[in-house]
Amino acid sequence: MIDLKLLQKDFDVMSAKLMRKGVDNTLIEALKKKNEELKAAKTAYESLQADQNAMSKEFGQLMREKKDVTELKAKVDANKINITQALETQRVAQETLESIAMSIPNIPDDDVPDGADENDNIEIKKVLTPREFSFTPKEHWELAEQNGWIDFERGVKLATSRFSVSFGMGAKLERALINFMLNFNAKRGFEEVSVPALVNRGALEGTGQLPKFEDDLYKVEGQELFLIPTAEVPVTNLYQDEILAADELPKKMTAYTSCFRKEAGAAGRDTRGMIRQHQFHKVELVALAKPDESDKIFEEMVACASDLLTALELPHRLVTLCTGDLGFGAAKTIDLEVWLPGQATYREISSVSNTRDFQARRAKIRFKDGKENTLVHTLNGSSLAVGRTLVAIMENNQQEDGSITIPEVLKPYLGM
RNA sequence: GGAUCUUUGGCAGAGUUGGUCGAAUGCACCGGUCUUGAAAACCGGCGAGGGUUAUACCUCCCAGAGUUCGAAUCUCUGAGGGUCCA
Repeated sequence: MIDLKLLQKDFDVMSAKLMRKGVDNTLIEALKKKNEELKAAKTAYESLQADQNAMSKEFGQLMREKKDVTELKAKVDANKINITQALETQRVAQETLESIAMSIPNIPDDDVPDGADENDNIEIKKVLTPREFSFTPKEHWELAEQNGWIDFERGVKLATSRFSVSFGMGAKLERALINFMLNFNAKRGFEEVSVPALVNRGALEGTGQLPKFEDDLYKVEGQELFLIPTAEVPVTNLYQDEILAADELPKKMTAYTSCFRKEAGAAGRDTRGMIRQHQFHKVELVALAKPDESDKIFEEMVACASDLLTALELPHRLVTLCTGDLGFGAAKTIDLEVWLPGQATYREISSVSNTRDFQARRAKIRFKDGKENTLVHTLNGSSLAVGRTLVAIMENNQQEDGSITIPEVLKPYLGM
């Protein structure tokens, strides 16, 4: 959630920043107005309540002295009607304000480029040069089927479209990649955690998936539980509603989980292969940091993901997302895109974001900053999407006969 | 699934005939005195959110609803934990 106090104080600056992200100005105006209304309603209610409390105290006094209370009771009763009304006004104002505020995205950092969509993202740099093929490289689904690594039909048989099954070396490679990534991240100071794949509404509100993006989440019938769309949700919310000691920060964590997404808005996109699945494996990085160190941690996380790709000998590039392509909670995001020879294009394989205090404000994650309690900054990034990494290995390491060479760093994990 | 007990500040733990209770006490933590330094001892501070220039003031004792002039304390519902029975 954005900082309403700041909005109130620096309305012009804040609204200009939000408009860069495409937030409608009337919505921002409404938010400011509602915030003022709530303040007024609160003040009114609180002063009535103060009267009530004072009278109650007096009431007790009179009772003890065995004096007559009928007159006071009449006054109190009259006041009560006003309180009930004032409370209702306040409740409505609160609800309206929250429903608007919760649906407003984070403010982009000043150095995030303006832009409408992914075409306006800005490339920062390329790492490793894509290899020259002496033959026409195949797409990964062809290679996957030819090698017997992935079975798309049986995935559909078991569940529905956008599910697949890995066999043999395909399955082993997934496991090897997960272990390799977790170990790699651990060496960079990220502590491994293992978390639930189902979370409640509070957790999803904390990281911003709810209330706005419920359509893309799988919900357990009859329960307020959802399958996680990313490990970012459980890991970030680990410290929900807590006040951390300053010396506990930064908290750097890494977790492997399956992720589940309905892909509601992606009909027709990447229907073939395993680029976009309803269930996929991902190793995630999450960090909680002091505000003044979050930029540094952000760079560390980008470097970690990029170095991981380099270690796997996968050519990739780093891209700064423009305002239009930035996610709901992110103040800044750098995507890592891996080269896919079969498609002859770079495709997203990791996304590292700094949400600043946006999630922390929702999730109430703070730290003791001397005498003050201050919101932490939360950061998250994939390192990496396992399925897409497997795709990249298949396409980049394919030979003319369709066989695939295994990256050196994975061999120890495969008993090779 | 049935019965019963329980849920308080970072932790432990008082507080149930409703009224100076946002809440005793201990530990932890922070500051100070003492000490060459540390420990011990002693003194002081120490829950969160809102509000105010600062006070006042409001809210929060698992969550929600209710009774009452007034609830951490009473009633109901729900959730978590313990014990017993199945």
